[in-house]
Amino acid sequence: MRVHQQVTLSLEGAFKAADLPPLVWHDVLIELAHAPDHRLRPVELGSVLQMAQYNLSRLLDRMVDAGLVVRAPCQDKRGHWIVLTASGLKRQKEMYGVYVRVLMQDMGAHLGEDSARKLARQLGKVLSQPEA
Amino acid sequence: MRVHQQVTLSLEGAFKAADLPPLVWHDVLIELAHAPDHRLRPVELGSVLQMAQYNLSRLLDRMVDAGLVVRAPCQDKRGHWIVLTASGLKRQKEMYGVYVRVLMQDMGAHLGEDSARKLARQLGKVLSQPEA
DNA sequence: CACCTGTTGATGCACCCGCATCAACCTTGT
DNA sequence: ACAAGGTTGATGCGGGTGCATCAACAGGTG
Repeated sequence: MRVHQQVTLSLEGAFKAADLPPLVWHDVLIELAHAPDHRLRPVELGSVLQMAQYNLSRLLDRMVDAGLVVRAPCQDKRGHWIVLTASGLKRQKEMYGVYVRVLMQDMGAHLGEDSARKLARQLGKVLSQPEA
Repeated sequence: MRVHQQVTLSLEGAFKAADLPPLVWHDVLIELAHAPDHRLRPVELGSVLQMAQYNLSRLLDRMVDAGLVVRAPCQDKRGHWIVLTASGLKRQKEMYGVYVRVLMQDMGAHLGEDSARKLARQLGKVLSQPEA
């Protein structure tokens, strides 16, 4: 928990310093960037990110306002597609750069290549929903 | 991060189900329980818990309202002592029980004794502020 | 078709967090 | 003693989170 807090604070600080949105925005953006046609349903995002539905709904509102994603109609008329825009993809790459840099500094500097791999494997054993 | 979220959600859920306050309350309570005379200055709590000052201030307000701690005057008249009450200590023990039970279920079930120890050691290497 | 159930997503409300700021007090130097 | 600077803690305000609830739609059954 302490490690998580430390890394999280460092990441959020770096994003803020670079005038970028918070970490959750990156989680959403990267999922969309990896999705076919750069689009996903809110419910899919929610299940992947393990994120509360009402919370995601309002986060997407903000991201639409910021022009990073758009809502588009889809077959199931209850919902819609969340589609990554060009500036959304650009923002995702900016954030990913900061993300990698911070993790390298904060974790990579303290762990060797194989230590990191072992750590990831140990942590993976605890996940109820196996990693992608 | 996924492990942290999973465990955190599980813990908060267990606390809520047992009609207990959130996890941060336990962090404060256990620090007080281990402190000499069951009392600490807010600034000490803040530095141990790596918690923002304004945030801690209001958390303590709520804990005072709940009767788990009291504010008592101290030499340095800028601040005061935060003193654990009897019902605060009782609550801490209740929360600790749930805490241990959940961690055993969520992590202990997936890791052997030595795996857990290795994991803790690897994680410890990343901490900028070495553990107590 | 009409109906019932389950799913998807949005929203009002209360609460919590982050930021900036302030008041009160300690400490140090002169 | 006094002024200047640092430390400790509280608070107004905007924004984010959790809970409960609701509207809209899908899918299956009589």
